[in-house]
Amino acid sequence: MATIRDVSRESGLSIATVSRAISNPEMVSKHSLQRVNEAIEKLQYKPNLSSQKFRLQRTNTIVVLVPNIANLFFAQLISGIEDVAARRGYNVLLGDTRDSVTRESEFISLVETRQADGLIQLRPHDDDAPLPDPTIKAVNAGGCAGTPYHSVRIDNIEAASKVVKYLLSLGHTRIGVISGLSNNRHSIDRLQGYKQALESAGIAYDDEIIVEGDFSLWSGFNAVQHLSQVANKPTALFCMSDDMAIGAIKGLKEKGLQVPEDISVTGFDDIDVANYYDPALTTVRQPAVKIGEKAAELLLQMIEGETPKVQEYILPYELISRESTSAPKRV
Amino acid sequence: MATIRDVSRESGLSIATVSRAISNPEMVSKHSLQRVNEAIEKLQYKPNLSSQKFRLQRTNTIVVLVPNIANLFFAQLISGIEDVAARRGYNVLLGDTRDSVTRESEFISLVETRQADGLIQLRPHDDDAPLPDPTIKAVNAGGCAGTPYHSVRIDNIEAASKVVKYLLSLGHTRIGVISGLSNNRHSIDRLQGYKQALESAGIAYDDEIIVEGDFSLWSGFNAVQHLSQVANKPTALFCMSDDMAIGAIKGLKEKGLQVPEDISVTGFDDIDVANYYDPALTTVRQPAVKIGEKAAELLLQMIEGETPKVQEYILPYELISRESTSAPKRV
DNA sequence: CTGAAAGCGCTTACAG
DNA sequence: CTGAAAGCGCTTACAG
Repeated sequence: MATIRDVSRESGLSIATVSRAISNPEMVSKHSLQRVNEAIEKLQYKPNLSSQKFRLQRTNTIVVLVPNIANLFFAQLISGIEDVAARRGYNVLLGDTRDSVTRESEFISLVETRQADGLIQLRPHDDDAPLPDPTIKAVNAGGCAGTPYHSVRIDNIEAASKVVKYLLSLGHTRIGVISGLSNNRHSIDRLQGYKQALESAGIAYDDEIIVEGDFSLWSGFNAVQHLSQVANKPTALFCMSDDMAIGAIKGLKEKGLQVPEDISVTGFDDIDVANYYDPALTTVRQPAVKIGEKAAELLLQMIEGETPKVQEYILPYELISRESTSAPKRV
Repeated sequence: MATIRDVSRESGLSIATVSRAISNPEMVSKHSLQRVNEAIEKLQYKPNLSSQKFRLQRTNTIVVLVPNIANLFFAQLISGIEDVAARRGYNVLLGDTRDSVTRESEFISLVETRQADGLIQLRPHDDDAPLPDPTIKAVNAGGCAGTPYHSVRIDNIEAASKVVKYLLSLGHTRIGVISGLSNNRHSIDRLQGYKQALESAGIAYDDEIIVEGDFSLWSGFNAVQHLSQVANKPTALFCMSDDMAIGAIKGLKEKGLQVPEDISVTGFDDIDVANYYDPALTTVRQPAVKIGEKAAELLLQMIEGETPKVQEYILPYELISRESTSAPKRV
C-alpha cells in the first residue's frame, strides 16, 4: 500500500508538503498541489487514518453502549446519534452489551485505551454501579432520574403516572402492571409513577397484580399467565414496554379475552409496530430520535472541550391514545 | 495520561521490558513483572491501543454495513456477528447506511484508510454497483445469489417458491405479492421463486396483483390499498418481509377482512413479533444469527490470511406455518 | 532475561 | 511556500 513517502517520492516534493497538500491545501502552491494530486491519483494513495489518529491523539469515534440492539426503541435512538455524529465527522462504534457487565466494560475500555473519544450509555444508570471514570466523557441517553453524569431523557415517573391516570379517568380502578426487571431503574421510576397515580385517586397499591417481566415480547405473554391466577383480576394492564404489551395482548387473546372490551392494555415507547398491532396500542411516545441527537450533541460538545451548562435534558413525551384502551365493562 | 515511558521510569526498567511484561509476560523475570505491575497499578496506566494498532498495522475492528438498523432481521444477524467477533477479540463498527450510497462509501473508506480490517455487507449485492476493491476483505451476509464475493445466505428463490407452493397446496390459485423495492435483489430473487411456483402449478403470472413495497410496516399497509382496487382479488398474499405482512394484515382488518378466513398472508424472516401477532404469521425463518456467525468467521479467516475454500455458504431456512394461512373460502 | 535503537505513517513547529 | 527533523506510544529484531 502506498504511503505518504511514496507520494513524496513520486511527486518530487517532501512529505511535509504532501501532508499539507492533503490537509491544508491553501498552504501549498498551486503547482505543488497539482503534482501531489497527480501522484496520489497515480499511486491510488489513501492516507492511513489509523496513523493520523494516533499522531493527533484523536479518534473521532464515539462508542454507544446498547443493552439490546434488537430493541426498536434503542434502534431509533441510535439513528439520532448517528445522524449527528456523521454530520460532525465522527464514527459510531456500537457496543451491544446485552446487559453483560463484562461486555460493557470491554467497550468502556475502548475509551480508556484511547480508541474512542467518549461514550453514550443507553442503559439506565444503576445506583450500585461504579461511577464512570470522571476523565471519560460520557452521556446517558434515554435513562432515568438520578444519573450522576450528563443525561438526556424523558420524565419516566411523570409519564407513567400520566398513563395510569388516563386509565383511571376511563373508570378503571384495578390496574395491573407488567414491569421490566425489578432492579432496572426504568422499572423503579415507572412503578413510582404508577403508585403516585393510584395514590392521587385514593386506590390502594396491591403487589399481587404487579408482575415482573424483562421488556421482551415473551415476558409480556408470560406475565399474563401469572395474572390470570389472581382472584381479583385487573381490568387494565400498564405495561412498561410496547413489546410486553403486545406479548400480553397475545396472551389475553389466547385466553379468550378481548382487548380493550374485556381488559385495557397500555404500552411504553411507541415503537413502529405499536400502531400496526391489533388493537393498535395506547402508549407513551418517547422522542427516541431526538434523545439520540441531543445526547450526541452533548457528548461532542464535551469532547471538544466545552462544559455543558445543563446536566440533565428532559425532553417531552406524548401520550398516544389508540385502540387498546377503553372504559371497563359494567358488570 | 500515563504512557509506557512513565511506567518505565516508575519501575526502573526499560520501556522494552515494560512492553514485554504486558504483552508477553513469560519473556520477563518474575521480579521485573512484579515491579512493572506495581508501577502500572500505581500510575493507573492503560496502554494506548490506538498507538498499538498503528504500530502493528492491525486494527482488530471490522465494519458491518447495515441498510437499516431498525430492521429486526438485521439486528439478529448482527448479534451473530458480534458474538464471533467478540470471542476472537475484534470490535464491530456498525455502519447504519440507510440505503445511502454516500454513507456506505464513507464506511467502506474506514477499511481503505486502515481503520478497520475488513467488512461485512448486509445489503444484497446490486449488479450495477461497482465491485468492492479486491484488496478489501469483504463478506456479504444475508444477501442473494450472484454475489461476486464471499457470501453467506439462504436460497431466496427456493424459499419463496416453497411458501408459494404451500399456499397453492392449501388451494389458493390467486396469490398476490407485496415485494420489496423492485430493484432490490431480494425482491428479484423472491419474485422469481414466486413465478417458478406458479409455473409449476400452471398458473399464469399477473402483474396486476404484484405491489411494490419497501419491507416496512407502512408499505405493507399501503400496498393493501392498491390491491383492494383490482377486480379479480387475490385470496392469499405473499409478503417479502414480516413487517410488510403485519402492515398488510392491519390494512386488511381495517377493510373488514379476516385473516386467514377471507385471505391468507405470509411473511418472510420470522422476526420475534411474527409469533406474537394476531394471527401469528406463517413465514420463512431465516437463520439470522447463524448467518451472522458464519459471515464473521469467514471474514476473520480472510483477515488472518486464509482463503476460504467455498465462495458461497447456503444455510437452511425453514417454513413456519402458523395462523395467518388457511384454505381459501369456498364461494 | 534485558536494553538501546529503529521504525510504524503521519503532522507540525521551526527555520529558511 | 518548502523541507529537515522531532515526535506521537508503542513493538521487536538485534546484541549482549
